Amino acid sequence: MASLGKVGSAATINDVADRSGVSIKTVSRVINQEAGVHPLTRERVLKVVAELKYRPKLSARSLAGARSFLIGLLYYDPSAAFVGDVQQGATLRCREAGYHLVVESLHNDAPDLAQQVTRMVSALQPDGMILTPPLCDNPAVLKALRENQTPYVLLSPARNAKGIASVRMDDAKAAEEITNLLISLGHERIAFIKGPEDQAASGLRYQGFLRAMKAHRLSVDQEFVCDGDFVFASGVEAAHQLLSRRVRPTAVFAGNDDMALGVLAAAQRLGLAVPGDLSIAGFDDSPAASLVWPPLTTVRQPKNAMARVAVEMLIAANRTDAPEVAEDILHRVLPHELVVRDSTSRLKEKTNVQSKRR
Amino acid sequence: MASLGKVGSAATINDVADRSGVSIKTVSRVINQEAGVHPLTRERVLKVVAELKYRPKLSARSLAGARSFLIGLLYYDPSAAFVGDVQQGATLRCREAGYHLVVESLHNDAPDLAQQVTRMVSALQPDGMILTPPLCDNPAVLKALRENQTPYVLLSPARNAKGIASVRMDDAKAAEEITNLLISLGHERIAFIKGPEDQAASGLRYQGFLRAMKAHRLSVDQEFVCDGDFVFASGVEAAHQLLSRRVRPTAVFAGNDDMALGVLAAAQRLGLAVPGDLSIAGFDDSPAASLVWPPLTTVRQPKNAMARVAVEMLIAANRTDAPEVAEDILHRVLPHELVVRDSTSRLKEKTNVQSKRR
DNA sequence: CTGAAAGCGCTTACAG
DNA sequence: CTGAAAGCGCTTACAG
Repeated sequence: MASLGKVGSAATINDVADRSGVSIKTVSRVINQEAGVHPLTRERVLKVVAELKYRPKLSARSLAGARSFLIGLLYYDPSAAFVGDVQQGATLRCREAGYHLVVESLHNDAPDLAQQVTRMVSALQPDGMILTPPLCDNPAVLKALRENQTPYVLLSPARNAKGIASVRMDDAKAAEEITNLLISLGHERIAFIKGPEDQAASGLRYQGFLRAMKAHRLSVDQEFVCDGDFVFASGVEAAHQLLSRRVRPTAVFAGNDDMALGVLAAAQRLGLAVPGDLSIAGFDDSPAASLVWPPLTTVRQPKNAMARVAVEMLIAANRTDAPEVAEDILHRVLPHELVVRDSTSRLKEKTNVQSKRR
Repeated sequence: MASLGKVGSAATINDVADRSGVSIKTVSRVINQEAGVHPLTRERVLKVVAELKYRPKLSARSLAGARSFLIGLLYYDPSAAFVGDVQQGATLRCREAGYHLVVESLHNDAPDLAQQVTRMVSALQPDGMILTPPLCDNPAVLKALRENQTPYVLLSPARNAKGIASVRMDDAKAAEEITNLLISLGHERIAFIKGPEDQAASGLRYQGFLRAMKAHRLSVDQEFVCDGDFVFASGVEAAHQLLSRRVRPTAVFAGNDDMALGVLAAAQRLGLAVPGDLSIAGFDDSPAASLVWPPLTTVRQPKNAMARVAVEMLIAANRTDAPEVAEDILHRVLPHELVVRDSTSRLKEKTNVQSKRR
């Protein structure tokens, strides 16, 4: 066993160099897949690497070189469902590329937020950071990152800024599609529950809803548009308002799943059959969306893929030969997925009497 | 600005030493809070540290010293809800201690699992690893960690092993308490839905249920004990079985929330009022538990606290002056919390006619 | 295609 | 209470 390297301590680049009869520089070249190493030399080195189970230490590479092989993920916990998938995508892509993901949960309103970010990046020297909402819209965080010269990519930011990389889906288009689905099922009296005004997705989803309604020449009764704040309770409240009207909507499109779940609960308590008496659609495909009956029709964000793309952008930007990236490639929009389940169905004929088509 | 250190590049320990007129060794002592530095010297150094915004780089500390200030968290994604809280606790505790959390999502059945773990720890050289179920029960993972001499703590492992640190809650006791709650509400015909056999929690929760029933001299009809596998659909199925019996249970205790949600959905579809006709209790306090109506009575695991304790154990074990830890301190059991919500209520008098008390 | 030297920014082991 | 020297394990910049 002693021939397999020093017992008890892991092999280093020197051990590999000695054993393969080359310099550490050549071992380094092989490890980093640099061109210009004789195939036979490469082969010999790789063989020894395998024998000695040599793994270069990140700390040494990071200290000596320009890369740390660390990507940071910053998030604010309440959006746990969103972060879970993002993290999954990021961690897998990192592994494929030999990188590692360091996560930090930050409070978006913390007074020392900038300092926390600075502390993290100056200690870790990550090759890049990924920011999720609402941190990706927090000027203090972005400023701290810029000052510490750390590249970053924003996931679903409120708006695209010139020169700042972002990855998102098309919220408006997805909302339009959900609305179109409801319309195609015969619904015309479709209610919408908005999200909080300070979140960009709220407005975009509402716009998509309006666009679809308008395209089909369906009127949007303001009594059918409710304010919500993306939490269960606001869905319940909106449902009570909507369902107490003399003329009820036949379908409700909630700006997110949590509110849609609230509508579902309220409807069922009032004795309405879903989707028989009321179709309900949400947005997000949260875990709970398939943990109720009927399971919710909703939109799945490509969170996993968004994170993978973000990791790729950061790794690419860190290569020494990184080309200047064109502005339009800096802002990626990934395809989403409509998830049609049992909370929506074709409108019953009889309730379709008083058409609002104009 | 030039007086605040080299422009464009961060301050190093040399900059601090120069400016405070001491050696880098003394700066190191101050940074590491070692004893035996003159108070005035310490003060002077700290002042310069603040002026220069000096932050020691992890890579250099890690390469030179015995610590990396990195803690790893290994998880298998399907348990996302569990992991979210764990990660939250771990990341916060890490920050307090100047550590950072590196996460990796592993597939429990991956053929190269051990290699993945080895790759991670040999590259990162983390000061410790935290494992969540089911990875904490995976021999291949534990073996890889041992071989790489990386300390680890298991979160809620199936069983305690001598000399291996673990943090958990008392599943059996919590299940007993939930059962006692139902009994105290007048229920006697209480059904239980088990989890999958290969998960330790399943058995423990069932034992707790049995213990409470026995203590109150209530018979456990085997027709009221269903098999499940911790997913929604199995709750639905169990509910259909239970509710099709001539004598129905008045309360159902599901081994976890997802199954309880299934029971809730099934009961409501059958036109039963919850909790009026049927009380339902779950286990886990998953996010969805409060996103339905009625919200679920359940048990909250101290996941956040468990993770904090795990981080503390790892940091403590890494100190050079770390004492030998006694076996009983190696296995920590943290207090849980009963979350009583609206899915459980007092038994209606009339249905209580045929008492099963013996 | 390959290598010798220097150095990244810290801690360790030792000396005083 | 403080410091000079060596070294951690790599990459960089350069030379051949």
